Amino acid sequence: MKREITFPNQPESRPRPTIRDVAALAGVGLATASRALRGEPVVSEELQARVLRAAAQLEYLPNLTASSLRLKTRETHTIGMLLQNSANPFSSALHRAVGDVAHAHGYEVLSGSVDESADRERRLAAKFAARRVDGLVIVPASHDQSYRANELRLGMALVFVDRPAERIDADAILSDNRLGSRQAVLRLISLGHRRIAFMGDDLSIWTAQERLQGYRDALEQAGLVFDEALVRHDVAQPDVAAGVLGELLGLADPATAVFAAQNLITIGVIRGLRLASLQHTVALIGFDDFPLSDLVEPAVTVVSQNPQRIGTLAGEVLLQRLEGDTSPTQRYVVETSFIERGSGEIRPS
Amino acid sequence: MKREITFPNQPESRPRPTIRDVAALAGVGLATASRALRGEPVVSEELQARVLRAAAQLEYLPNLTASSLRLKTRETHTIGMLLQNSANPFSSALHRAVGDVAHAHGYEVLSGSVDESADRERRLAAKFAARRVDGLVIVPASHDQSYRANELRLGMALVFVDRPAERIDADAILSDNRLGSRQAVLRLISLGHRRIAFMGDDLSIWTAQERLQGYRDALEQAGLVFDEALVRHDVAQPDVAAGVLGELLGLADPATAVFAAQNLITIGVIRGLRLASLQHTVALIGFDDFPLSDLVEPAVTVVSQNPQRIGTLAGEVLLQRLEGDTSPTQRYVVETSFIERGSGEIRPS
DNA sequence: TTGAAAGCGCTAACAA
DNA sequence: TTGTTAGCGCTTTCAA
Repeated sequence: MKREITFPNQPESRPRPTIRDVAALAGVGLATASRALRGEPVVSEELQARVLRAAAQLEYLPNLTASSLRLKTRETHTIGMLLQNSANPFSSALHRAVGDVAHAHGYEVLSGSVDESADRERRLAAKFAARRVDGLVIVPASHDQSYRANELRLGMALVFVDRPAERIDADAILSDNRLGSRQAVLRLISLGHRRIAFMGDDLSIWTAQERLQGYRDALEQAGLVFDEALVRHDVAQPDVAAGVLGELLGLADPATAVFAAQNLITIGVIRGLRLASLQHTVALIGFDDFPLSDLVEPAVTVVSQNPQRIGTLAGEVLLQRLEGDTSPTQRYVVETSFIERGSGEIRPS
Repeated sequence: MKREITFPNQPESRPRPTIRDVAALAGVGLATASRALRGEPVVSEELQARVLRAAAQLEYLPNLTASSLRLKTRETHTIGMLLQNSANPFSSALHRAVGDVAHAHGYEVLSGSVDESADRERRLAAKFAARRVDGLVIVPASHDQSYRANELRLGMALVFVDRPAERIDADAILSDNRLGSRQAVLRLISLGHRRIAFMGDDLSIWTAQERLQGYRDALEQAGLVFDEALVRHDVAQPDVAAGVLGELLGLADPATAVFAAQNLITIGVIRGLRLASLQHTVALIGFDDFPLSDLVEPAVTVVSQNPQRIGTLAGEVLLQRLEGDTSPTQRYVVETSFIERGSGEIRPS
């Protein structure tokens, strides 16, 4: 490996050049330098050139914190993003998409993980507000965001993602959890399944409720009875899912199919079915796709969400609000798609 | 769904309360309010209480951009993070780990994706510098970071991750790419393989070079000749990998094992082997683990990196620098681990 | 221990 | 078109 070290690491004490230094070197007034640097059309070509040359020579970098402080609108061109867990693929796709939209509009994005804790959510939102972010994209963990009402009233735009705002009026971008789930369960029913297990996330999470509702919708539509014994919540820990699966398959009248209402649960179920060598016997449909779902045996049938689309939409809606759109808030619903790969097409034995 | 809308979306024109308002309401001077809010020990208990009460009553939120502007050190308590692609699991694990360390120390993190473009890297770095981030964690795409020498000299701390700094002196946190690769290939050799293909990323990427070097080390150590025909670069597009795999298996003296030097390549190879029904015939070891690698058939043997550890270390090193550590820069090497799952233990037929 | 005043780097109002 | 001046919200002298 090359080892040519060209620049020393020692911090130099020379202060950064300011716009005053640029103005002085260019031999113009402070305001002219500012206008020239921002490309305001009023300033003459000659002075503009002189200012830019001086700035380049000094390696001048404008101080955006100072600028935003003085700006009429006081905007920072920064947005905040509150994620549940930035290491999870759904979140990171969201983050990437929002970031791309933001950068394209000259905004930067601060982000943090909240891990389903309403308390961390509130604290992080306050920190972002203290940094005067112009807007917030938030996957809410709490069930009452009215604590943020004050920030909202004071001009911080809010867009909710994946889960709706509660007790506050704001835009939201959501998947069609209920419809996607209903369709998946109807598919299982059409194959002859009558004992379909539902394994879901903690019911305090809005999407978990919606997906359960979709499951119930399907049963009702097909005239099947809802059996509590087939329904289990809060099994998103991979090891928990496998254990619970065992119980569901061990019932007197056991499940012949499983609807796993979250991707970590789906993965837990796959592991459990493998262990029992039942992966070709028990049908499985998962909500939310995941990488390599097509490479396991059998490949996994899923209701696929579109985090990329959701994130892009969230970014666009937020930026429209920041650019002054004051139309009534809206709820955008992004369709899911049903991807048949094999595990969901197994008939009851 | 509940629809109780409690707070209107209309932005209110009332300006945010400032520290002056707090001081006035508490009946103290501006400086006293500032000291009280920051918990400086000099201020009397009574005044402190009065100030805090006033702040609470006004729902006062300090303006951190204004504060950092005036601060002696001018620090923003913000760090920037330059990732290649924040939607990739390695990057997002890194991001999460750095974020956790930063938050624990009262810092926020700005981040952006650079997609292996040196130009985007330079532009984003400049934007972060303009926001006066205190430090930067960077997965470099470029091969010359001396353009940032000026920022560095002016006090912005830099920590490189996954790939070393070039033409500039800075801390770096790296995986032991070379050793991990050597061990993997030696393992294949020990099973009797003599024709081992190397499929790697673009050679302009430092890690790709290192992993190739590890492959060569292993051959040399075992006294095998290096055959150019078995080595292919820049196959990180999933569909490309499958095609290239076909060529390698179609040689007059074909490969009996594949070392896939990046996780997207590994996945492409798995797809290709599947298609040709050779997944139980041709051995495969991948560099970098990925979710569900244990659930495909056969389960995939990998050299596993530790992005969580790397990210945590990067955050800690950066924060130490920010807290004044001026010791010589260092290169930290994080061990890889070898995880045997089946695909790498196939003997040549 | 407190407060008045200066000033961080910038943009906006005002004057020339 | 340009320059001078005020002041964004805060922290830090400096003097009381």
